[in-house]
Amino acid sequence: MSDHATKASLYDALAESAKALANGRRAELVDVLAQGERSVEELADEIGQTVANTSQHLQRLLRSGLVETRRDGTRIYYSLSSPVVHTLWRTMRHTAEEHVAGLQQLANDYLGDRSKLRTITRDALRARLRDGDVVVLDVRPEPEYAAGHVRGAITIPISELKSRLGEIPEGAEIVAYCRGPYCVYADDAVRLMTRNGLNAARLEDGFPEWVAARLPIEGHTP
Amino acid sequence: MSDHATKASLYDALAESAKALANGRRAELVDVLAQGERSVEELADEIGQTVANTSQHLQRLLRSGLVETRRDGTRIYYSLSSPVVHTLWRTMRHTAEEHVAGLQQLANDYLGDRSKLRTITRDALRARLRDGDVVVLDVRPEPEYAAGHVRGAITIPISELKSRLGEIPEGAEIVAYCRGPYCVYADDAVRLMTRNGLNAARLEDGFPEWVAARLPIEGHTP
DNA sequence: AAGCAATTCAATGGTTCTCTTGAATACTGC
DNA sequence: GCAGTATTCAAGAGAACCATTGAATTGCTT
Repeated sequence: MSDHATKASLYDALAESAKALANGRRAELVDVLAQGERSVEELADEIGQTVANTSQHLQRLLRSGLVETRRDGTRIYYSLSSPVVHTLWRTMRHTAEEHVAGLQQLANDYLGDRSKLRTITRDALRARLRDGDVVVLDVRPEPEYAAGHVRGAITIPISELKSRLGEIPEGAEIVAYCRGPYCVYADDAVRLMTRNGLNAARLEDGFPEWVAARLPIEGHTP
Repeated sequence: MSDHATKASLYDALAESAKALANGRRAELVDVLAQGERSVEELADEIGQTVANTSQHLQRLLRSGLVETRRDGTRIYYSLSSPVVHTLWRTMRHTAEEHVAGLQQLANDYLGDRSKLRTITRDALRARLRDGDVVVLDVRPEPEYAAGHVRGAITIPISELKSRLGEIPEGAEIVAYCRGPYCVYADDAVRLMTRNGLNAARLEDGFPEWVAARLPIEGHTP
């Protein structure tokens, strides 16, 4: 048997999962899909691409087995095939953070200055939750909250936060979270709340990482 | 600021680590480098490519920050930048095993029939080591053994095993290991030893996974 | 300084990716 | 069945990727 060729084919296949994620747009797609299933049009909107292009990226992910589809009437909903896919995305991200030159600068460019935002870790939030003197605020779009959220969290999508500030219980500290460490919703929320005299902090990462850490959640169907 | 463009750049950079591994030859390189540093020529040999081509792949990995170099005289030694890189490779592999269609078939094609080889897990081996009635056999090339090995293991490279079978202590069970789950050295070793009436099994994966699991080792400089 | 070995560079051609555009398909509701 | 919506398909242009080849560079040895 031609050993080199069969070995090459095997390693090509092992690299297939990396190829699937070796594109910024597909990385964005996985990041959004980690919040729950989405239709093609919604995804195209999220990543700022045409529907046709988004469809092609999704089919690339589908061929690699990283996502699945479900048809509902005229719409097709895509979702991650398993938590393993999100783990791969987190590991990729972590590796890039450690080793890819210039990443920090690009993150700053997109996220803006985070130095004035108070940040709280998952573990710290968990400890505060046991004491019960904290309000956890999910600022993602409502469907994502409905698909699953941190146990005890309330929902006010970032788009409505300004007009619904009054709903937030006073006195307690507020911890806002959103999709993940590269999502700006919670940043915006904390800035808005701080300007309005509330005591607000940002969870260091988002709901999918909370799930991955097996911390308590509600309404999640894995 | 053009939000879409900066977000796209950020996610492109996050995908950079996946791009670096999105090639079967580079995956093979990382797999070998997980055993310890290597010169360009040795690596070219391992992956069955020309030196020029191997050099280009290595420089791709270098630009992504996943590997480092060290010069010694006229040779340049490449090594993984950190354990994070090996974690990424393991996660990629795991994702492919779970989701990439046809991988199992390709693995069978390369590895041959493993159904008749007895396999033992890391945890099982660890338990046996505590009892002390097992011989652990490292069948990788000697320099890899020297760079680090399972605590208490003896070294007989697969290329010399046939002529050195006599050195293996009799009576005890033998567990052979090599580079990882897709390395055939331990398979060959177990087949050879079994044919010669020895009681041999294969560790389910290799030395880098043993290190990643923080199990006891010797001679390793991380 | 000259010869040698290890590595990198540069140029080439074939392949694969990525985005765009416009048409085709699949399903719903009337 | 027909119009309308969501998605996919198909074709094409430009860029990036990958293996090959031959030359250039770097550092050691004599």
